Amino acid sequence: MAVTLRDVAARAGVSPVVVSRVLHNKAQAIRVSDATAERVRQAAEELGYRCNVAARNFRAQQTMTIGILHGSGFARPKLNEGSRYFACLMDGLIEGAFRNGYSVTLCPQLLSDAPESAMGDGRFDGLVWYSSVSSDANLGALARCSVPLVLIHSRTAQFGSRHSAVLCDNEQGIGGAVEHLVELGHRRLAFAMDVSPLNLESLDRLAVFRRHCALHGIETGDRDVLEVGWDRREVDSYFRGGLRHTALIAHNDGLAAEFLNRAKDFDIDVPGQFSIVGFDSTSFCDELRPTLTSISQPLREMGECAIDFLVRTIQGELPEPVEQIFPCGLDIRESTAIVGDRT
Amino acid sequence: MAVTLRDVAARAGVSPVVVSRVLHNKAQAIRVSDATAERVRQAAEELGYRCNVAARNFRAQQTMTIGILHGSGFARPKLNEGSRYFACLMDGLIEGAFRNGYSVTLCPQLLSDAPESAMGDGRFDGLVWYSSVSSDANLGALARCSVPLVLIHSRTAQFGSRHSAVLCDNEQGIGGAVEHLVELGHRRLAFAMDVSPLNLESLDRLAVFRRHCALHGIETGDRDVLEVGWDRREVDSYFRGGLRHTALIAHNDGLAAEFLNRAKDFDIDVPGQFSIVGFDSTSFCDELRPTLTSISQPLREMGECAIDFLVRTIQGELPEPVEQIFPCGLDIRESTAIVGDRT
DNA sequence: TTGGCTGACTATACCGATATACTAACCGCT
DNA sequence: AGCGGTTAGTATATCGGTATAGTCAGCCAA
Repeated sequence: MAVTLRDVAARAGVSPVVVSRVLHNKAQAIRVSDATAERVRQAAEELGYRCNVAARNFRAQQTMTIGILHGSGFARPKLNEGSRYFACLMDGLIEGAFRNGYSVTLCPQLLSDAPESAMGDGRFDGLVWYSSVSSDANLGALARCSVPLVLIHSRTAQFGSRHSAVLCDNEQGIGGAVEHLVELGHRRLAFAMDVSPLNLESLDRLAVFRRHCALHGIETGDRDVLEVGWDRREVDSYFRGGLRHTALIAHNDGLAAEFLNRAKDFDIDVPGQFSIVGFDSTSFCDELRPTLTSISQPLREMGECAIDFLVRTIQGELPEPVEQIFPCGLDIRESTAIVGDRT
Repeated sequence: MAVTLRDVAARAGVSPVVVSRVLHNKAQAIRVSDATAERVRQAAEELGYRCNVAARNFRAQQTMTIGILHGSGFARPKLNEGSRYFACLMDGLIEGAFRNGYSVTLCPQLLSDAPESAMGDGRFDGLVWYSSVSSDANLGALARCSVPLVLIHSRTAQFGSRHSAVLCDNEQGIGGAVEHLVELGHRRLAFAMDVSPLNLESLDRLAVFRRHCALHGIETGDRDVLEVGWDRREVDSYFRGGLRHTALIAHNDGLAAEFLNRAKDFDIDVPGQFSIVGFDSTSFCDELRPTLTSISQPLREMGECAIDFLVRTIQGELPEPVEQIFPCGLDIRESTAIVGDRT
């Protein structure tokens, strides 16, 4: 059996409370004489005492654990960009959590009834929700959630939800990319997204795309929006149908990479005949040839910010939900060029 | 405050123990009459009772949580393959853990004293160690660990360690790749690895590479082993120095990708002049052009196996440490071809 | 001498679920 | 009636810290 406070107390010849004060409770340690404190510390050292964190947290009615509700597995087949995106975000989440003394548990929503059970079973002090949110089931879960929750990439204020949110500035990101392409002379633009009608972020990006095209006098219809399924078959058929556009913005890097590679297979010159812009600007962009121009978002910082909001909410310092929108950048690499500029 | 067992008990007019039996303890539920059980269930339903998992686990002296000790952040700059590799592994770990009713917490070793504290503070029922292990500090930590621990990709039996391990068959993987290259007529082979003297896995793969080269009468010296640092500068200088080999095996896909892309930048034809084999065969390989031939290992299964070993150890079903070696495959793609075969 | 005060420590209860031991009622059987 | 056995419950202690209240000696001032 493990060494407990009581064991240390017995060896030091004091009561458990004193040991607790000396070893854990900095604030109350002043109420113990130096000599006793030293005896306690020595006894603890000799016995190799380690605080049972589970017991402490239970008493304090907290878990010091944050749950990350994410959509699915990390490494989705053919959706590798999910892992890249998630990796950057996770780095921020973990870093932020550890800095605040919290640890992080992953809750894949697809596994059993993870979200429902995570939200009220006392396992978490708070939750970060990174997933699409517009299904009724999801919204219901969000509404019933009994612990603080912060959303990443999902604004649910419109549904009457009372959770804080961390977002990126699609307006600036997509808008900047459209501007960049227009400056290069492009007038026939397409927008590519995964088929997932419930992903509000995609829909928002699409809306911004359309608006900015309109601003530059470019009309966009249904044929300019390319919805691509799991198996990416649609990318093939798009190119097979003949090149209808001179440039494309994809709503993530993985999708952009698919277009980039398939274009090459169809002997379409990128960027000579066809410019491509991705979204996320993960380091993956540099591993493609041509390297991929991509809209960047500060994923790591966003993750840290989400944790920050969450911790402050848990500690009662954030009575009202807040929203933080992070700026996007545009990392111009080789996959965008002046229209018709065969290199 | 949350609804507790006592609240339900009061409403149903029974003692808390009965409620516990009805709602949680399947085995003892038979000791309760149907009518009472129904009353209890209804009271729980009406009050919206949710079991406090933390309390239950504390009582049972368990946490139902597994800690994953991993080397560093997910998204290491310029080491993106780390995230891909880790993503596949994590999928297996999470899946396996959830299937067994455990949740998974990430413990980046670089953050504070994570490994030391994780090993004895009662937060975890068991640990999975995925990291290089040959530093003294690491070995010391492993030896002192007070909960069951399973190693991935590290065999520490040689250090007198008493932990189970999950490995991949480097012999078969590297050996098969060498064979493949020799069959294609290659006689001048190189092996590329990250600079990390403590990574036993790398050293093992290198040793296997050398042995299999020797088997085919190919001599290998220091100049045939390319050690590449964080910033990958060495890849550049390798090509700048003129092509000394006709084929290269890299100890992971990310490194292979770097060689593949830099070769292109130096106008070296892959695979015409230079064949490249990666390791891991993540879906990333299909996103490169040419697509990357790579040694595959069943990362997901390995993750699940590690959890399986761990859970069985925790439950006392695995008194002795075991070792499972998973077979490697070779996914032949476009980056390897007959020597000098300009396409 | 008494009361008040401080410093250093102890005693007790508690967080919420559950293992364990115990009780009370009832049945059947000799 | 008395005994053993079963059924359906209750009472209590416990996991390991820690909040809270309480104790008690020593000292000083009135």
